[in-house]
Amino acid sequence: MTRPDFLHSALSTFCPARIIYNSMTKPEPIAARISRALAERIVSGEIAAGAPLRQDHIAEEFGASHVPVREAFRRLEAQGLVESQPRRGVRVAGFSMEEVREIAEMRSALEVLALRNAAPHLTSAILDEAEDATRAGDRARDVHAWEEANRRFHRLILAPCGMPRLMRSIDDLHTASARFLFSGWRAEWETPTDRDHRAILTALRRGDTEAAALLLGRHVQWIGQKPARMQVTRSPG
Amino acid sequence: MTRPDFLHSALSTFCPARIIYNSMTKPEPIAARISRALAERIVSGEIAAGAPLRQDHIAEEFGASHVPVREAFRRLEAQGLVESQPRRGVRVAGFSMEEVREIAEMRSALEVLALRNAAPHLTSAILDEAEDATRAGDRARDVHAWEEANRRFHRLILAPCGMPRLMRSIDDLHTASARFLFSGWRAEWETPTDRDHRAILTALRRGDTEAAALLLGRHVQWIGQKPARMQVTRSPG
DNA sequence: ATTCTACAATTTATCTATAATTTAAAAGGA
DNA sequence: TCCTTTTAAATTATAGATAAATTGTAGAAT
Repeated sequence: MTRPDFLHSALSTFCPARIIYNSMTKPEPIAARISRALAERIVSGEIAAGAPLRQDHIAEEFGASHVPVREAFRRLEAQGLVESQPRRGVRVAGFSMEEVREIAEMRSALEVLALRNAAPHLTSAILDEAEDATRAGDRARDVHAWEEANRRFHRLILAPCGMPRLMRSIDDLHTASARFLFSGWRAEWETPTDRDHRAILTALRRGDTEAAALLLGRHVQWIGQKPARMQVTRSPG
Repeated sequence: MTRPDFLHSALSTFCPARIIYNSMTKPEPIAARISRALAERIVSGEIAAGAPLRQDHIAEEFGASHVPVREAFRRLEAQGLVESQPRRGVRVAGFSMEEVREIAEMRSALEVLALRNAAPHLTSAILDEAEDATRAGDRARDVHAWEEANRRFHRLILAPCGMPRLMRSIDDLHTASARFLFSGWRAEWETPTDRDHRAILTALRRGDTEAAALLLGRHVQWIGQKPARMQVTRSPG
């Protein structure tokens, strides 16, 4: 697998996978790329809540025109990550404690529904993979890694429900949750060994869907509360 | 609505007049108008499932350019009313029986959650208005009128939950439900006197939130099933 | 001095025109 | 008839221009 030398720097800095991906399979529209990039920045806290997003600046930054930027804005608006006021532009959506609780309760309701429908289609292979994800979460050394593992766990046991619209909603809620998670925990991070995940898995293994659903429902709501407490009690400054 | 010329500068600069100006002639972006108009057509069945939506045609029809049309597409996509394939345009989303069941179950889960949070804030005035809506539904002579009354009922008893994101999701699901309702019933329409609504209201009046939530959950899922049976057993042609 | 007004700068929202890319369709050859 | 090539059409995107609205600022009036 030899590569011409003059390509090396470009390939290592500009993500070779995308070049290959673009030329071989399907080209991702610029609007989608912009919306994903902005979503990542908002979730990670790189752009603060309430900050205005100015279309021309973003267009220039991505080397695009304002048209795909506006499309990206509409998508982010639907995801609840930005708020748009006619003629006044879009700002990063703020999130209060109420909103966090709201998101946690929605997740609880929808994930329980998804799990009830997924349970009949869960295989032991899937459950093993979910246990892997749990272990990965326990090993995680920062919030980002933990969030990724956590989302993988939830996705694994819920996706077999075969309800695409539901899964899309849950995904959006996970994104919103992650935003709160990152904002609350910031630097100090101690891995919480995830007993809930393990309890859910054992319930699923013995075929007790109702118990698993109950545990999942409480688990998700607890996630919504824990960062809240930490944000309140964290050291000032 | 003609305005004296000499008021023009004052209207555009002075504050109180501007509020009147804004509230009278809404400066609704064209993109929003297009997306609402298209949503209405899709829900009413005027545009069939699977039909392609070509941006230039729509732009021409609304006397607009393709830019706001594309923005409208993104919003409709997020609502689940259209599906977009890169470089191949958007088509009206199809809906199978599975999807209808999915929407009904999501509505059931989310509306129960909303009701539990709304219950403490429900006043007898609100419940009276909800009963009005139920009566309006019983008097309805076509699906459209019934759907409007039904949606008003649900909105009335759920909106006091004070969870805007949840309400937005429920609203989108109502829209999707309505689409199915209109497609199933078409011409023949006999008003079903809504016992469920009345049972929910009496439960709420005596403060039994749990009973009301249980009834609402079943009610919503039943709505999802009834048109399904009708669609199967309706006369061919 | 504070408030109001007039003016300028910024930004959104939109249109027109055009180029590039890609899918869909039509035409032609084995 | 089936496969390949060409052609047409549609989407995706750019660029520049314009109108309208918000915001910021500086001067004027009370």
